[in-house]
Amino acid sequence: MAQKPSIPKGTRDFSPVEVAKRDYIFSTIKSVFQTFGFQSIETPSFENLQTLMGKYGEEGDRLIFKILNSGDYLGKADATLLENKDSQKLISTISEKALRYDLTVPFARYVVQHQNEIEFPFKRYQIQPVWRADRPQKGRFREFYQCDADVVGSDSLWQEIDFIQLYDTVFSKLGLEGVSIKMNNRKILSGIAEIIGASDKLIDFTVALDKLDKIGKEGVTKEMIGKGISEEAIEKVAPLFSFTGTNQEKLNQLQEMLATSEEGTKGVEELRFIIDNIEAIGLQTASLTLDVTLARGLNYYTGAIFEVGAPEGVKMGSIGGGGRYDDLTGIFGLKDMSGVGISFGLDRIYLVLEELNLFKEVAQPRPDVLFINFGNDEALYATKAIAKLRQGGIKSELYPSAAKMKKQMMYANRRSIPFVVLVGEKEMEEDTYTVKNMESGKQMMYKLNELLEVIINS
RNA sequence: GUGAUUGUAGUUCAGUUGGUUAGAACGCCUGAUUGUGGUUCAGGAGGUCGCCGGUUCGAAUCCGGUCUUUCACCCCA
Repeated sequence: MAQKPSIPKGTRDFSPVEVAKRDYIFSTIKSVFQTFGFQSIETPSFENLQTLMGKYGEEGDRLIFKILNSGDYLGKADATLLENKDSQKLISTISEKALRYDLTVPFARYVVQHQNEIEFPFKRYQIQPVWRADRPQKGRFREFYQCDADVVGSDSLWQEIDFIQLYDTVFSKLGLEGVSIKMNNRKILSGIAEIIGASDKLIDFTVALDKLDKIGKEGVTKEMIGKGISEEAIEKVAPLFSFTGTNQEKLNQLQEMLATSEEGTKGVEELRFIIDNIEAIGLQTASLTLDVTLARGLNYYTGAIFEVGAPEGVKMGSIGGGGRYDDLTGIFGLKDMSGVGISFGLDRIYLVLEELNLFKEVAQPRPDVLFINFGNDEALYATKAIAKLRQGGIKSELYPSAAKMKKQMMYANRRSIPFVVLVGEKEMEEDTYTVKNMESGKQMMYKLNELLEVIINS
């Protein structure tokens, strides 16, 4: 045999059963998106490199899959850079396209490009794969699907409230109870940094704070000091390290702490508006928690920040995230277009549902009936019946060749086909069908209309 | 990008201090059974021991590189 084929690191094949389960998640999310008034768009799997570069920070740039130019790309490359083996700078001369890294930036590009055809506020959802040149690990792949919903052209906080309900609805429908929707606000993080006089170190500060539950108070302190934040400043925000109580209690504490920061106070007000209203509306199965250590997507989020954690006890990174970005389209030349959006990590949701055994109701991808093939005359007779069954919505098929009975039965058995229909000379003469129930092993003769009924009622 | 870890039949795994022809279970194929699957029985096929190189009389076994798996860091869905 030739060398065994394989697929690239961090990619996967999906079997029919896996695809059925993924479809179930996709269609659940899709139907909720539509219920909430979103419409679907799609964008190319690859964009101009310039569209993507610089939008995700230095780390993000490194993780973007670049596509080599066609033709003699080295011949056209900058000779000096090539000579010096300067990969970083060489990239822009040998690659001008890249696989999309997420759905948000392509969406921003889309909005700017189609601004004159779009009715604002524009609510779109998008379910497509994205690629990251990351090292794979648990729940982390180099090709995976994102399911995004965003609204641009409205700075109303009711959008945030809508998205929290959307998260709650999707996870409730999937039977995934107890997910925690964590929320923070970029303005609060800015306010805290301002209070401690570390506004210039906002990103370092928040990235360190974000690790609190992972490396603890001491670890965070150490990392902050390492980034050049003074101990005195860290002391000022020490209460954040042991921040407890209800959302309302946390809001009150934050309000006090940030009283002298205009931006921080604005952040508290925004959060309070959202939390108050969600409390008044109520959620089905999810919980909404104010988490001041939450710091994601700081490269473009300006207001609310969301992250969805799997139910307690499931070891899995976030299964969704999102936030508000006041100026995402600004980078493409369209100012004053506030947007807010959320994303579902399909592949991780799949793993969580699998771990919690919540896939029971997904229909197996198999036919309901197999007709045994005894030869061309019988096959013709069977095919006529199959056409009728299919018109009745019954998934049915004929075994394609007159193979040995045992082989045909075995095929039905392995594919878990519940019914087998046998039509030989005898049945053809009597205009009947012998139906075998593969589970019980019992078989009976029926007329065509009875056959349909028996299978439908099974 | 950093640090670990994994790789032997289709699958899950054995394989002694380096030593003849690399094993098992399950799966697969054929038959017992020419119109009846799951159970049973009998027989059979299937391996460049991830790949490349090195050490050795001799390598699945030791060493180096590389790819791959899994995990942690970074970052993130």
